[in-house]
Amino acid sequence: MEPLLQHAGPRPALAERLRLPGAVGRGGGGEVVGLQEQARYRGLRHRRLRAPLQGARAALRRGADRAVHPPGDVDALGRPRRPALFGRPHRRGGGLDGGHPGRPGDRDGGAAGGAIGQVALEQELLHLRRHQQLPDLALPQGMPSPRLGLPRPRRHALVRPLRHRPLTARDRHRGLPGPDPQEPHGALPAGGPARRVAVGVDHHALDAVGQRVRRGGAGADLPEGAPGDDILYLAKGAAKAALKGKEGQDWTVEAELRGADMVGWRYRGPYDHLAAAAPAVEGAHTVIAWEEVGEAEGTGIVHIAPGCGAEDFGLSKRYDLPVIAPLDESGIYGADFGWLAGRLALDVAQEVVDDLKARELLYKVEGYKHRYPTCWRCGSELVFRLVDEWFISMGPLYDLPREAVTEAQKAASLRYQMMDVVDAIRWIPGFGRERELDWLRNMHDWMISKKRYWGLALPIWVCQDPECGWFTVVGSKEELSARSVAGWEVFEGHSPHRPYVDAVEVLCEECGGPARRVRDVGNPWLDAGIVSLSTLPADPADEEAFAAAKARWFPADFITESFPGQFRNWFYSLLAMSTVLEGQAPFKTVLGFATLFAEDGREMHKSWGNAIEFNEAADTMGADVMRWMYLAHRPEQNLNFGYGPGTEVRRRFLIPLWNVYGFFVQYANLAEGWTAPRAWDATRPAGRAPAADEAARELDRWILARQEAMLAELTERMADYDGFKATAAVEAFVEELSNWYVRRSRRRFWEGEAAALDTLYTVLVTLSRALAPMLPFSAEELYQNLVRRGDAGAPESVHHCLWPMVAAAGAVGDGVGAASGSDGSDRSDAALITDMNLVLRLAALGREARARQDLKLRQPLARATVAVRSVAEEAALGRLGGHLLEELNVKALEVVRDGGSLVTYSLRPVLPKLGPRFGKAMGAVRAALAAVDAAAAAVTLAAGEPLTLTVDGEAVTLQPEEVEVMAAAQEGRATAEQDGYVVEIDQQLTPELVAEGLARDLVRQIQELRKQAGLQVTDRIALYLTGSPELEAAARTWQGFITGETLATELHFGPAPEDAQGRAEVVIEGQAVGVGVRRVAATIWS
RNA sequence: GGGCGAAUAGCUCAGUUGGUUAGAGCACUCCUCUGAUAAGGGAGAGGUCCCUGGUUCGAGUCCAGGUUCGCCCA
Repeated sequence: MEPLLQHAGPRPALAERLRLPGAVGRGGGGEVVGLQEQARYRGLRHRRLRAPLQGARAALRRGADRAVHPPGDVDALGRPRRPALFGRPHRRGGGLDGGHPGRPGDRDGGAAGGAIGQVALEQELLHLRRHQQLPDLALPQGMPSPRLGLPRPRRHALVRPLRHRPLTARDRHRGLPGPDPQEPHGALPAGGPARRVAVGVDHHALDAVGQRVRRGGAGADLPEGAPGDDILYLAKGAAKAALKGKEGQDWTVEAELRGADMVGWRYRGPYDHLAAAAPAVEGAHTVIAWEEVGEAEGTGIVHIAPGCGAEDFGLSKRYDLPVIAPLDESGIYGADFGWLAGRLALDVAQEVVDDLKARELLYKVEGYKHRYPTCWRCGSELVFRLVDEWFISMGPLYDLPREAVTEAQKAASLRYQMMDVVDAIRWIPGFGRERELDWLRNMHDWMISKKRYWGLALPIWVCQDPECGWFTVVGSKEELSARSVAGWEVFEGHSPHRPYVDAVEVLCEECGGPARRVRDVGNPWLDAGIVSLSTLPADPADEEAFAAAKARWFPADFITESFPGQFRNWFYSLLAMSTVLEGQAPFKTVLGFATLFAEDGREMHKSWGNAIEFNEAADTMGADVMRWMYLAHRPEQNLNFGYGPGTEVRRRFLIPLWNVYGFFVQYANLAEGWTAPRAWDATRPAGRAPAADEAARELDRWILARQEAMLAELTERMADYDGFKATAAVEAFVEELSNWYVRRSRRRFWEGEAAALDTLYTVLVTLSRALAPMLPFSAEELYQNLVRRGDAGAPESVHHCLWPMVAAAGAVGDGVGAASGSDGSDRSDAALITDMNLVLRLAALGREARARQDLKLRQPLARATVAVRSVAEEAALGRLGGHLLEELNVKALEVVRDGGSLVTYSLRPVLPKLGPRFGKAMGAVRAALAAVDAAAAAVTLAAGEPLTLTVDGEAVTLQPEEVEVMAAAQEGRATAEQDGYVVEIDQQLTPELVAEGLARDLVRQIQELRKQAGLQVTDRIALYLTGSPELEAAARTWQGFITGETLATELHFGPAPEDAQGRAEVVIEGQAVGVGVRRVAATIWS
């Protein structure tokens, strides 16, 4: 075993014993010493995919629908498709939680974009060239497109209102009116022509009336087909707003017809001549009814473009409409779009308008304000585009309360299985559970594919014959090897990523043709979601070892992540994977935070100037400060992060802690002969010296007991993942350590008392062990200096030490043995804490009492009278009253049980009791109660007897529990009262007390001067005083006290000499005093 | 458009089954303590409890309607 004390040999020079800690919070930088390395400290997060979704294979499906434009390696113009950059999850973000695959608001994962079946409409990031100032869209092969290869956006799209350019156009009537074909006229959707395959009619018009309007006015006699001879169809309610001119003058209503009558009409489209329009021309230009169309704006008749919008696409499913997808991934029109081919969609709006105008198909153009997604980064508009994606089916949502869902239904629906898993998890804060359940109710199928180049290669192989459509999911490299029919040699030796894995072909089991891997990579949340299994320390192929690892490490006890966004991202993917693969929760507890905002309470945005990058924050405020700020925060509330709150944390907690530490080091280095007890090992008692007097012994015992109580609370709160209460417990303890233990013990440290040094040393070392998980760098700094510097046998780091368990209480607490005068049991510790709390409380009251009458604390007074509430408290003051005496600077303490003579009483009705009893008479009762003699009533009620009042001429009896007796400090007396405790300070001054007060004022001024003069704490001085005869007399009377306190070896009444280090004119009690100090010796320690 | 939540001091937030004079921390002013302390202690100033109406002896709290903001979904 290690020797108990390491410092048995000759002592090193004082200055080498302990390194003085750097000051905290001084100067502009305000850095916490030793914390600069923290920026590089990051939590590790493993999100490797090791088990590729074998169990989920059954759930993976491919829609029956054909992709209109299956993504290939060549785009619509025959150009090679460009791989996108930065698909990897770990490269994204920045910001405060660095290394983090998702950002708040990230709309990745889940069923983004209103996915339906295999074909989905996804908002692609198509930036307008005019916003990007790019010379040309065509880029060399293999280069990432700057527009599509952006790092993943923090927000996929910000939806905000945009003033949209000409969007509403109407076709001029072409052809003769009649049942078939017909040409209704309506709004042309944004984004360009040749996509419209059907026309939706205002649903309300089915029951109301549509109109057939002839332009040209009443009696206009225009030849058919001539400009102006238009027949327009539009909803009745939309006519006035949509039509130009006045009714009867510029247009007339020729007929009204029900919308239902129009359903089924056929019409011709304005771009039917384009090759791409062929599927629509062949019978699809049909009028359908749709609930979503209203007559509040536009014409009440709209074109449907299933290839260009989620809702339109939904209609195409309902009515079996062909889907025309005009744009490639760069937003460029395809080759079969005539003059539009090769053009960027958002560049052509005006030209389309011009084209329609030139062909006399346009009736009117109007501005149209609507909400439209825009790029999160540059603000440019996004367009919708049809893409091919892969989904995992999440199962049906039943129109039933959850508890009514049957087992069979549950077995058929992954979402309900996941809900059960959610219930098995502890969510902190609790609203997380509701959010996740809400998401599970609302989610669509999980879109797992991603149009990127780098990333997890989806292990899906598809038959190359589009008519066949067979596909398979490969479960492992071994399986792929066994099934490959070509390309294995290209892949062999590489990780399963593009491009090598794409070379491998497998055999289609339907038609015998080749099947190739889909070009898509996996959604990054696939990687993130498998973490609970992929990090198990075993190879999944070794079933036995894997099962053993799983039994031990799965599910995880705890995960933590900022809440926003994660319900549909990380939490969701973890839950989905674990539910499918294991049928249980992947973690037992999840702790999240509401939302992280900037200090000003707004979202962090670089462009707003209120964003703080993680490394910058860690460098500037220190990672320990950041940790404490997060820990001390209530997770259900938004956290406003910034340097202001960081400074507050530092001032509130870290600076006082560091100052206690610095105080200890300073006096430990001055204390010749003192050796540190072994305090890091709670299993072995620290051999601490007992204090000489009882008050000091009690104080030492108290702070150790107080720390044990704190540790018990802290341990409990940490186990409960409650950082808010855990940090509160520590903060309260450090405050009492600093403002009571150290404050009350200053003189003992000054005198180098071993008991005090032992005690504070033990407290600090124990504290560093307790703080290690929360303030890893500060705790280590304390530990290295306090422990490792002198004890090579101690663990190398505080992070190797055991948690200071409460079980060690006896070992730490009984160090003073019999000297404590107690049996050291928990009960007496608890009693001591209670007693000291009383002293703390009375000290606060006493200070308040002095302040009430402007009695400076430095002025000694004869007596304090203290009223307490019990015999036990009276006894406690018998033991601990000395602290109160010194703290309140009084000569004597008088303890009484009844504070009645010290206060003024008043009576308050207990309304919750009297209110129901008297009802409307309550007002009169209150008035009557206010009129009675409160002091007399207090005596009556204190005796347990009822009080009788006269209310409106009638006698009313109030029971003691119906009236509350209030006590307040009396005017003109130095009294303070709280909860029945009273402290009164005797204001009587005597010449002796005044002289002593002057002496203390002098000491204070001299000490201040010593500091200002830059003298060392231990420097001895010659003291020079000038002042009134009264002051000189006081100084003579208290000469020993003054010189002792200020380390003066000489006291001269006269002006200070020229070589004095410090000279000052000060005012003490209205009298001018000259003070001078001159150093005469560098140390008093010999 | 639908759902959920919030609105109280300059800021961040408490406020119990309805109860008297609505609190805390920070910031601000003054005072005080201190050879550890940018800490501590005391006092002060600061309020249309979002608005309107209702229930009640009594509403920050309960009810109805509205306003604004946030989150989620569409």
